[in-house]
Amino acid sequence: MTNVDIIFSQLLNCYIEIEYDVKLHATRFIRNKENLKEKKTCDASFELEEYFKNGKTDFSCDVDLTGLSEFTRKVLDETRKIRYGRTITYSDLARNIGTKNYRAVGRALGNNPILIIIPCHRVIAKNGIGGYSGGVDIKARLLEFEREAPF
DNA sequence: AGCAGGTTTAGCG
DNA sequence: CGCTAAACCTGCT
Repeated sequence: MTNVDIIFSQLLNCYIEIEYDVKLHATRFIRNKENLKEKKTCDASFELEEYFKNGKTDFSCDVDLTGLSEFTRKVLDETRKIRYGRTITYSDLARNIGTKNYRAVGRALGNNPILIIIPCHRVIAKNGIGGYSGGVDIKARLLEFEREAPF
């Protein structure tokens, strides 16, 4: 059975929905919705809250990546290693996992079901910010937050 | 098979 | 500089 938590992020001014059972399945942004009821039961919810509140740098929750291709999992794995406040380009990430294919990397990241916890917002283009499945404005916010947060 | 993608780089004005 | 165009490889029809 799968459960759904909901937390509110002041920074992003939107709710975040967290889907999980024993492992974490997905996180989604919910924009333009007022007055949702927050519900925090799983670790990921508390960790996310800590992230927004105190700049928590790493997440311990177990993520479920079944259903994704091996290549995609490799990309997401590598993405998880990017430390708080750091960024890397699509092509560098590609090189780290032993391929030249930066476009495929972008494609794989677009498939990331678990935003923020798998920090695909830290992967940027060489000349510019690149894209983000949750919306580039959110990506920009997150990057700025990690760069300037006074923790 | 074909096509588009969260890119990149070179080449030209 | 800014724009266009071709190339890289993966995953969805």
